[in-house]
Amino acid sequence: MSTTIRDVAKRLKLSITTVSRALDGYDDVAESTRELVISTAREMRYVPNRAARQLRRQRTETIGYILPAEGTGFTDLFFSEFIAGLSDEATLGHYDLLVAAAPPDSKAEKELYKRWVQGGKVDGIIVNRVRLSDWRLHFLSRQHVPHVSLERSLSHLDFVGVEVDSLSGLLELIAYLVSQGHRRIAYIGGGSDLKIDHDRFAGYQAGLEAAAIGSDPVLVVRSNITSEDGYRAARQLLDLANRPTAIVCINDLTAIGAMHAAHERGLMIGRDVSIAGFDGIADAAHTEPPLTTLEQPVYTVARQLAHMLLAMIAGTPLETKQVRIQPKLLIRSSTGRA
Amino acid sequence: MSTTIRDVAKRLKLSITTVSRALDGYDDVAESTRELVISTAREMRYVPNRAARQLRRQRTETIGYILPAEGTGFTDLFFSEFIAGLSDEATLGHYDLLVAAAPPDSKAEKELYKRWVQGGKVDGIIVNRVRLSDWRLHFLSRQHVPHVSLERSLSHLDFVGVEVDSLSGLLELIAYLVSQGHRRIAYIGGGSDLKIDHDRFAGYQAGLEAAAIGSDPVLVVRSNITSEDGYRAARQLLDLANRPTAIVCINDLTAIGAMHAAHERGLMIGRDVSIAGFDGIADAAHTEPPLTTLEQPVYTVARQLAHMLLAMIAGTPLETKQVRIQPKLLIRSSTGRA
DNA sequence: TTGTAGGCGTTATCAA
DNA sequence: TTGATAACGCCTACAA
Repeated sequence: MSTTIRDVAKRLKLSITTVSRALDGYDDVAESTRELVISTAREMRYVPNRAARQLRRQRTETIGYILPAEGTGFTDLFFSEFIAGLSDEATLGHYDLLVAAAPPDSKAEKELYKRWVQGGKVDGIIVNRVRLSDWRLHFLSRQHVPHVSLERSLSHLDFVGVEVDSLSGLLELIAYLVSQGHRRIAYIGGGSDLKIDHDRFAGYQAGLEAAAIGSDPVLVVRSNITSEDGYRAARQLLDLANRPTAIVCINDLTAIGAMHAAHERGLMIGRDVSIAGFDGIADAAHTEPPLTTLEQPVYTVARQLAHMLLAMIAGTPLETKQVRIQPKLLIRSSTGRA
Repeated sequence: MSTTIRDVAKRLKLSITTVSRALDGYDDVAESTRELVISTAREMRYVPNRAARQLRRQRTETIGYILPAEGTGFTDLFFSEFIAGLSDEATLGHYDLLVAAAPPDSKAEKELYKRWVQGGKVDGIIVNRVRLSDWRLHFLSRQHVPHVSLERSLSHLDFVGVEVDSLSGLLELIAYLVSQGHRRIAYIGGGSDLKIDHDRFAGYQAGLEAAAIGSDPVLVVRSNITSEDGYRAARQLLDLANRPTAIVCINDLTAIGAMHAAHERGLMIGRDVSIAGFDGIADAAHTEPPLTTLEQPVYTVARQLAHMLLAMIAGTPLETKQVRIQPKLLIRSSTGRA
């Protein structure tokens, strides 16, 4: 092992108490000894042992995040941005971030939550891809584990976190498409138990309704949230006898797949068919043509979430428990007149 | 806190010793007591406290990975897949994965390594985006911290990990482009201190040499490894009086940006200009046109790395310390005849 | 202003 | 086969 507080104390002929308090910035330590302690500690490369400190303080200084992923082929710029944000904010607060991957609602997911929470491996947890009825949130509430979530579930009352207003975002997007003359607008979504699907689909429907367009179930396709699935769903839509003139996708990844399908059919995107996404990942600016999307500031949101979580853990009262963010409609050339 | 081993022992009127050993599967415990202990523990929802176990065992059951990223906009699909692989393998071995983000070669990066290693926060570390002369590897060696890396640095002798043969991959790619009649081939790279840049650039040069094509420094551009930078670099290349007919990019992300620049110039990719990437991320199959790339099995590599690391930590001798992987050339329509 | 001592929850040594 | 007991390294109430 490395140097312990004992080694430092011994070297200085001080008690470990004094060393500990000098380092932790208590004010009942003589300025001269403090300086001596600090410089010696640095010189000896002393770093407190985390396990010991955790055991004593009953705090882990670690927060956890579980990626909703299964095996290979799972990639989304959203998540790497999200993790970067969480981790940066955690580091700022001298916290660490524990990450794992588990398929949504799987046994593995349950096991992880149990291990982390009951084993005291984390002080708090960040949840995203919330489901309409989400046992994770109830579990965390019941166990009194601090947690924040991106999106709220319907049944979860004491929600703390960030909510992106998908509904009004989609409302705006649909209104824009309608203004461009579109009447046959399709929707490619994810599992209908997902909160984001629920909200975005509701926005889609509300948008159609506002424009007095009847909804056609044939134009709604649901699958997993990957570019591969977007590709397949779009093929299906574009093969319809009466095919849509616009396709709205649950996120950018799906939209990228959908664009591929349109290209394959020889359609000119933005003229023959309009396609839009959601997220505003970096790639979306560089697709051909650049993708119209509803941008949400993923990195900032992640930092905000981590910040709120750390405050909860520290017991600091939060200014705002529920932050609401409006996605920003970025109109690029993947959408145009019908 | 949750139930402790004490609670279980008290309930059963056994000593904590017996409970501990029954649960850990020692064979000097009566079969009947073991069963009793296990069932009671489960019933009481007992999960061992990690901090205590760590302190006693001097092992954290945690491995660490630090993302080479700075703030927003610096992420890559590569990473989410990589993290998923690491985490899956870790979970399999009852390990957890600690993740942080830090700009390469920054003070923050050093701080993190120090905290994790000296504070005993992790048992081992996975390193990627290796630099030619990489203090991280030396630091870890010197501190006797088990570690594996994707790519090896030039100066690091006791390398354990996975190496993707970028050089021969690029050699193959260039040969293919040459066979298509290309003579003016450009290279968009990353920082020249990066091992992957070093290897891929060497492969690029060797490829040119093999075809007896003189290298033109104007055709080599280096920047950060993002789609935004790829976009900018490609603009610069395409504005040359004597512009390249093919552009080889250090990775897919960069290539996606480069394609955007080509589209913007009204060039038909695959005919007017050929573009190729490296990585084989999911999106690359769905670009317009689909991207020719050198595919490496990121998820599998990540699992392999984690597996090797866990073996090192456990002290199990490794069958192979250095795995070499050939990237696979996927020829798609973003490249064609000159 | 500094030091003594007890305990956080486990595991491991040794004795019964 | 089981049980006392001593660490692991740190923090902190209390005493000096």
